[in-house]
Formats: sequence, C-alpha cells, structure tokens
Amino acid sequence: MTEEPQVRRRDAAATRAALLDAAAALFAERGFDRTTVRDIAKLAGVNQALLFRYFGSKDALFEEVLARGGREQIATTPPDELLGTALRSMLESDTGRDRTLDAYLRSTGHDSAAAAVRRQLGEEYAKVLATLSDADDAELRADLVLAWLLGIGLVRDITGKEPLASADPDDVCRLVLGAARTLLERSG
Amino acid sequence: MTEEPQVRRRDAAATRAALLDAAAALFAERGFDRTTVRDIAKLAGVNQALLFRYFGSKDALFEEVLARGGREQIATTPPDELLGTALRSMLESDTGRDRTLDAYLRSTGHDSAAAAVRRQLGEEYAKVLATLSDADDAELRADLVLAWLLGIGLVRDITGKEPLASADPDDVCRLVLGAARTLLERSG
DNA sequence: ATTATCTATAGATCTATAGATAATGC
DNA sequence: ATTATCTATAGATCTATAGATAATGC
Repeated sequence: MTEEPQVRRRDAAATRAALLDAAAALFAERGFDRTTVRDIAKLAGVNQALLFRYFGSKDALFEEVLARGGREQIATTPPDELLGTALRSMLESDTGRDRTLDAYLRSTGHDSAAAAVRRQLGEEYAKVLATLSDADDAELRADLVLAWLLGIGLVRDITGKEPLASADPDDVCRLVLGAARTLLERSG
Repeated sequence: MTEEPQVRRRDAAATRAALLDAAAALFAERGFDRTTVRDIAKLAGVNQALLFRYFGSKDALFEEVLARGGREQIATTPPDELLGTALRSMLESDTGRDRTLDAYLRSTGHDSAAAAVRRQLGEEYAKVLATLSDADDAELRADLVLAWLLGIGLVRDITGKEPLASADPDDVCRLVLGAARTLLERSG
C-alpha cells in the first residue's frame, strides 16, 4: 500500500485527501447508497465528523469523487486514442487503475446532484469522441460509442458476465475498436 | 389506468399482483435502495405488512420483479428479431412499455440475490444473440452486443444524455443494428 | 374456521450537528 | 489563539415481525 505514514500529523489537506481516496474506493466497490460515511472515515483512518467538516455532505463528497476521476483521463489523452485508452483502462482490472467508472456505474439509482455530474462527464467524453466523425449525426454516433463503453463496464465489472468478464483485453479491443471506428467514420 | 375496481374484495392473488406491479414501477423509477416497502405498499393500495407475507422480504420481491419482466421478451421474440425488438422497446418511451430494464440499470449498487438474477437474465439474452453468429468467439461478440444494448439504456434513460435521449428510434436502430450485425456476422 | 388484512412497534441503521478537547503556530 | 479532531447524540429513516382484527367460505 502506498499509504501516508502511520503517525499522522494534524493536517487538514492530508485528511481531506485521505477521505477523498477512501470515498472513491468504497463508492466504486459498493455504490453511493450502500457506502456509509462511517465506512469512509474508517478506511481513511479519521473521525467521521471530519467528512462533514471538509465536504459538507455525503452528496457533495460523491460529486467531488466523480468529477476528479473523470476529468483526469480526458485531460491527459489525445482524442483519437481516448476510446482505446478508456476501453483498455476498463479492461485491465489490475491494481491501481482508476475506478471512477465503477462508482459511476454502481450509483445509477442515486439522483440529486450526482446526476448532473454524471451527465457532464458524459458530455465531455462524447464531445471528444464526436470530433472523430464527420458524419452529420456525429454527436449521436459519439453517444452510441460512449454507451457501448459504459455498457461493457456494466456487463463486465458489475454483472460479471462470462465470457466478457475474463476475456483477453486485446480481443475485446480489436472487436470494439473495429466496429466503433466503422460507426464513427462511415458518413451518414 | 387499467386498474382493479376500487372496491377490492379480499383476494390474496390480486394483492400479490398489485404489489408486484407497484414494485416494478418504483424499482424502475428509483432503483432498489431508494424505494421503500412502504412506498410500494402505498402505490399498490395495500398494507405494508402484506408485502412480507407474500414475498418474504424486499430482496425476494426485487428478484421476482426482475425475473418476470426479463423472461417475457425473450420468450416471445424470434432470435433474429431479439436485438431489434429489445432496442426498439427501449427506445420507445411511450406508455405501458416494460421498464424492467430500468429497474435493472438503476439497481446496480445492490448486490445479494438480485445480482444472480441480473447475471442469469444476461445469460439468456446473450445465449440467443450468440446463435446469430458463427464466429469462433460468438459468445464474446454476443456479450458485446448485450453490453451495447444496456449501455444505450443507461445513457438514454438514466443519464438522459442528448442527443441520444431524444434521438429518433429509427436513426438509432439503423446505426446500431448495422454495426451489431457486422460485428456478429463477420467471422473471427 | 380459515386466512387476508391491519396495528403497533422492535431493533437496527444512517446522516448530520453541537459542543468539547487538544495539538499546532505565533 | 487558532483550528484540527473527537465525543455524544438528535432526529429521521427503514425493514421486519408479533399479535390483533375482521371478512370470507363451509
């Protein structure tokens, strides 16, 4: 584990970050409703009252978790590699991968503020994907590709359905990228 | 509304069915965790204790809702029309459509028994879809098509992302069925 | 007499807050 | 003195059950 040193000095920023990391992990694993603020505080190793001091509410914390994780990938990947990169990072279930998508997928029952963040994240992904197509309905095609990406995450990680759940990432990429490229490139 | 007459005679079967219908509607709208047994009983117009009498637990009721809705479509549709029919029934947000898929999609945070039902439903759909392909990896391709179907439901109904959310069903079907057919038919 | 339905409540959560305590920086 | 942290708890749920009540069928 790459954790902070055990003897934690009083440090508001570090406590806040620890809560954010713990929340990201638990929301990804169980979704919003089934994660309690006490679980988060316990994993972060801090008192649960601090969660409210630093984030205001459980809802606000969830928003911040989603917003942080999603933007990272979009900002650091060139458009024409976004689909492949996003797909690959979803398929490699190894350690340390960003699990924001799981938090997203496991919290579909939760409305309120998080719904807005969910929508905005989708907007940002789809906008980038749409630049890859010059069809009249490029945006619709981009939405469909985004839907595919999310659906694969759903079937693979949440439902755990075989053979997709254990399929070789290379095979999945080959099939999906091929079909997606055709969908995007073929003009309307 | 095609409801029972207001003056309800004592009728265990009718009460059970009313609870099942009410549960299906609310689980689809809010997901498992955010639907309370009291909400369900209220919508069904019966006392909440009866829910436990007839279904044992909230979990068991959820299972029954998912199982009922999913099988209907599979049983009544020829294999080569399943994808188009499922897609269309998802895109037509008109009245009376079966909203089991929404219940499925909005309850991804809920583990336990429902996870098994979710998986089994996926199995049944994918098995039918796999018969449409004679590629070596037909089952993987079928999973990917299933994932696409679910992802479209997610983006459209749960996230409400435009332009997909308001897109013409014909346009969506044309794009998706074309790409999916290519994916299934093109041999490995 | 049987059993569908209802009343009342146990028991277990969970979020959020008010106010006390104690470690830091000047 | 400031403020990061902790204690204790209010207040609001929610599922599930035990036992009472009352409508039906014989």
